[in-house]
Amino acid sequence: MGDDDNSRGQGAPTINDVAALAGVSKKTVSRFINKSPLMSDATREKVEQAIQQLDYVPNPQARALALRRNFMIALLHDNPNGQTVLNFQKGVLSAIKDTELALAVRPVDRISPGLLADIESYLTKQRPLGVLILPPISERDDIVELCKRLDVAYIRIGSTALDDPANCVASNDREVVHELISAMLAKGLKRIGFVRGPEGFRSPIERESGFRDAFTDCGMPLEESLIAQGNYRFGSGLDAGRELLDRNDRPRAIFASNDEMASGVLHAAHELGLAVPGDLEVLGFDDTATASHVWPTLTTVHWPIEEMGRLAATKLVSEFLGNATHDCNLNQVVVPSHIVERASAKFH
Amino acid sequence: MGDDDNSRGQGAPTINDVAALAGVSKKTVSRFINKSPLMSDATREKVEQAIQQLDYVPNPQARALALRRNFMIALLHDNPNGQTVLNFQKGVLSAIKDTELALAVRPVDRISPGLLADIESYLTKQRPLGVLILPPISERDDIVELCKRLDVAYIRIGSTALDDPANCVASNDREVVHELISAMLAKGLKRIGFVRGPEGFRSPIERESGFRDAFTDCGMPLEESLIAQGNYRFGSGLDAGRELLDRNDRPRAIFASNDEMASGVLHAAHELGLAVPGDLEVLGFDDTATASHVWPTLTTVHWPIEEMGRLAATKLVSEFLGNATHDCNLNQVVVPSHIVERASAKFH
DNA sequence: TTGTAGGCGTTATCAG
DNA sequence: CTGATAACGCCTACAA
Repeated sequence: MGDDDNSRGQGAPTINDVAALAGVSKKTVSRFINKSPLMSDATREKVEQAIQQLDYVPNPQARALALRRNFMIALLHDNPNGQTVLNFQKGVLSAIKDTELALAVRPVDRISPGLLADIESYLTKQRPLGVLILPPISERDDIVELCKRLDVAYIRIGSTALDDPANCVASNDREVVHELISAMLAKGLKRIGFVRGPEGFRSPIERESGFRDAFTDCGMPLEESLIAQGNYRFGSGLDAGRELLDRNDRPRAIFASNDEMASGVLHAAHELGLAVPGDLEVLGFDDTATASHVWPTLTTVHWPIEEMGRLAATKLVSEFLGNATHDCNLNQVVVPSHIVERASAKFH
Repeated sequence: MGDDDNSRGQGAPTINDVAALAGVSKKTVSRFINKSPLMSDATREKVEQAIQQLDYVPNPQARALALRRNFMIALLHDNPNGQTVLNFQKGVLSAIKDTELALAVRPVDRISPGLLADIESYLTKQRPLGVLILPPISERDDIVELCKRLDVAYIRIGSTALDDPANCVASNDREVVHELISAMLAKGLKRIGFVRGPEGFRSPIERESGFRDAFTDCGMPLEESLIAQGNYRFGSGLDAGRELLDRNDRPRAIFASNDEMASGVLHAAHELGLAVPGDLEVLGFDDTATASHVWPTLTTVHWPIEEMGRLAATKLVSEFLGNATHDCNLNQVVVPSHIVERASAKFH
């Protein structure tokens, strides 16, 4: 009665139980678990049956000890934009769903002098299978060197390829901004304001380059006075918007290099009683939840951060994934962005 | 040359190295690690010195195997609102910062028939120290029963106390909504619209109760026709807003039971050319990032989800936290919300 | 108060 | 191809 366990009244079956039932040694079962090619089909069959019969699952803790590696992947980030992190997580989780893998989140402090020590401590203690590094810290070579030294696999995420194809995933910010601005230029708008992202990072540079290239390639002059500095936060977008709009020769369109700043620009427009898109068209970048919640809804670039998460995780732990891996090309680096036309700006 | 390691050229020092250096047995070192009281101060001292000298840190994987418990806490959720999850994570991480603990994220599918099996598989494989359960699945008793059966500690998060004080953290949605609506009523507004949350969950019920109680306690009649059904998503708020506002006797204020729906109501108002707060005042709940990005900025209730995360994590793993624990009362259950007055509605 | 022997469940070594 | 035997690093039981 109540003896619903197999063989022993104990907890889950171990490798020993499987070995006993299959009539082989532990090591042989271990070989099966680790997909060793050095096995006869006959024994492979026996072991497989025993495993199924016992409903055996290898104990991750024990494997972790023996392999000196935990069955988890860590997400390293220092990202002020929560939505981004969250969407990335979604992608990662969708990739490792149905596996024994766990996802751990590790925010770090980019400013702290103890950054490297903190990461080292985390990696040596948790010993993840690998780490996924989000921008902006994905740009730091010292962190990557640390991973190499500690023998922890890594994937760097960025707005441009930051490493060799096996170790990075990138979006094509520059190209898609080029496309976006070119469309506005083609429509006849000549004076387009721009709100820059923070200095010292890659994505703002890429997005700005796309902006500038569009003008160059269209043979249009670019007014430097229509470029305002921002820091990716709402407040900076608001300030930039006020600065660019509170003048007689205000631009007819403003591209902010992320949605949060674009929302700020929208606020500035509303304050000044400007109709969007009638008096002013506003463009953003990221396509976070905010983009479809603001008024008017934001025409923006969909930054495929979730897809990037999925690809990055797949690259990092492809050996743990089943056939799911075959759905995607492990050599792929760039996940293309695309433009989402909503109410705040039109291309026709 | 290059021999910058202590004692052995190997990797990190183990319990054996410490024991050897301190001149005691492994077990004695183990006792020190586990804060056993059965030690003389003299040996305690010796061991501590050896540990410091070697810069020894116990191997979490080995402990996990021996203790059958991983040094991580898992966040279980099925929450459509990303911001909430993210802010909760922040709180948890701030609590376990500077510890050896990791945070793992585990989204589940509330609808799936395999929900329980999925959670069971996750918990038995990962063996976290404990789980933090976010609403709405925190309301499910079967999940909690599962945790008990698997001997996994848990904390349930909710809009009201869902368990005994040691196992839950709650907000006071009902009270704060009561306060919010009472303030509007006191101001002279009599007809206030309401957008409900999805049926079958606790937080929508609490928020609706607060809404109704405010009318009752002020002796005001409540028009049922001013109550619209929503599902916590933007689109449902938009629909509800259109429904409530596209009539001659439209309400002068609308309270949506979360910010996302309130943004939808704002859109409906804009569509109809209504000035907010001139023609219509709008109130939300949550105080997510959206609330301060929409136009006009949303007067809302700050749902202290981050603080709840911090408290929940502290309760769950108080023994691993240093003096940080003393900063907060482990018996606390309710983390009070508070009203944030912004532009979309005024109380004066 | 401390130490010894054995176990946690898996993988690595190396001989057969 | 397969299997004893010894790690992996820590903890529990029991003995001293």
